[in-house]
Amino acid sequence: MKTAITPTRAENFSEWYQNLIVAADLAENAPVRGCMTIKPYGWAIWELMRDEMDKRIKASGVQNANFPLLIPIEFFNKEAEHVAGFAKEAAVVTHYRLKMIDGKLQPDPESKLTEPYIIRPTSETIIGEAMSRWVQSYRDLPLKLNQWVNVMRWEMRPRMFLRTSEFNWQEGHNVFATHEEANEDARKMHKMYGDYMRDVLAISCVMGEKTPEERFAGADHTYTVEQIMQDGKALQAGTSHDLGQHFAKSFGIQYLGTDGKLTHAWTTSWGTSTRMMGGLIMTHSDDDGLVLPPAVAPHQVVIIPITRGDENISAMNEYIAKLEQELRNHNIRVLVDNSDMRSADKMWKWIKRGVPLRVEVGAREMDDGVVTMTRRDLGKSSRETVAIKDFSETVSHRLDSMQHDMLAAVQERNKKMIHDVANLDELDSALANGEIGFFRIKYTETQNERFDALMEKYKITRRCLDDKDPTFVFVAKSY
RNA sequence: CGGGGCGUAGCUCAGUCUGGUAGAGUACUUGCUUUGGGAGCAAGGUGUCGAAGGUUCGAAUCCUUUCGCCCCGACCA
Repeated sequence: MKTAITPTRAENFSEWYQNLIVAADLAENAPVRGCMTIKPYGWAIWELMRDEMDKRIKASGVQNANFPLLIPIEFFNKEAEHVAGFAKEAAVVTHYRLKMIDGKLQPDPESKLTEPYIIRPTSETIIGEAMSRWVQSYRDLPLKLNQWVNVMRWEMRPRMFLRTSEFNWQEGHNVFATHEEANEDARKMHKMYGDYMRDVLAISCVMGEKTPEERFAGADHTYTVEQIMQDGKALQAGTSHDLGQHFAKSFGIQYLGTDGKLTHAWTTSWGTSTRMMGGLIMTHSDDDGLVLPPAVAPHQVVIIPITRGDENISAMNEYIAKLEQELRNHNIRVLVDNSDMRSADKMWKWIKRGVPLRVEVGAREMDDGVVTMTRRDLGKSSRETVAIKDFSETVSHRLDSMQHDMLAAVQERNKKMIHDVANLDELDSALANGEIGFFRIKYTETQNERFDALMEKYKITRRCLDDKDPTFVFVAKSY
């Protein structure tokens, strides 16, 4: 059978992924190294993801703000571990003016900045500086801020959505009076991310704390949401950090307590990015293209008129317009594809773009007062005839079921992707046999040189400790 | 930054070894016939051959320099 995307997942997973992004019209490589242009359809998905996340962030008492893109180099220098973590991938702004020299436009040597700026790879430092002024009294705490911005990390090996030099994200930064509150907050946002992935993206994740080896630069504790892709590799989709007093001390974030003493505060930071879209794609899609959970589908329903040129077009338009309006009235995102294309081409177009429900309306349907409807996740076998009197109700049901079934399918697959191993012998032989997925093993089993050798040999890493029993660690290959 | 590869039509690439003045497929436009899971025929437009310099009567092709990109590592949301 012919598939819309070649190669298939089985043939070459990463090439399938790249080609799907192009076929679904989500994004393309930009003429800037390591950067991508997110196209309107891809951005529409991101906006839905973002809006839902933003709602949840605000519901947890966080306010949005916006800090500068450029960070003075000395800010960066204040937190030693942080510098070590990001110095290797910083884009630096050194001049403020261009000049035509020898017929070529280039930075004017005269305009060299005495203090260069770094394009933010993350904003702990510049937000820390502001917090040091905004936090004076225990009454100013907790202070909870978030921003939706783009950041830049000069990545060595970019891949669309998964790792681009510039990416869009939200970064939350909270300050508390006590360590207990800060740690609780980091865990709370961690849980919020897990709930979001499950309820909105229909992805169940492996949740847990990063081991010290994998922790964020400058954090005491890092909590991560790890997704399992169809090829068994891990994707870190959201992290939440308990930063202890590292940044509070580096930036002088102090408050005067009820006891009259000046005390350093405790901070957290937490983020999710457009990488989630990569996870969404690699989790749900198939060899015919994208499959979107209804919650983040720009068009939940596409209505395709089937015309042969001999039917009454205006009657059909009227028939379809009613259906369209009915769905709109029920807040269902619907698109009528009246474009001048052959109907078979339209169908493939929307299959590739992952529209949850395709509705076909032709002369046959009009005569019978019905529509033909097909679910994207189940394909042709789910094709059904729906009477128009039950239309919006059936559509709502199918969308709900699809959202639910997609999650169930991922949960089912994840079960098969997570393997318990008792020791390094078992881990070694499982990997040698080409088993893919996550391996759950006692953390103490990994504290030795033999495990280091296995990491090297199979390109695996510790993903996180198991939230349900932190003496166990999940090990996997990752993106 | 190490190891490999590639820059030629919107896209994918052939042509380079052996120098002779630009090709294919696809996409696009138009027309006719088609149309319920990717249609067929016909006609049509498309290039500073990555850039600069050199050799030559003549360079996509040979030489030198340079820029950029992709893949595999090290790094990461």
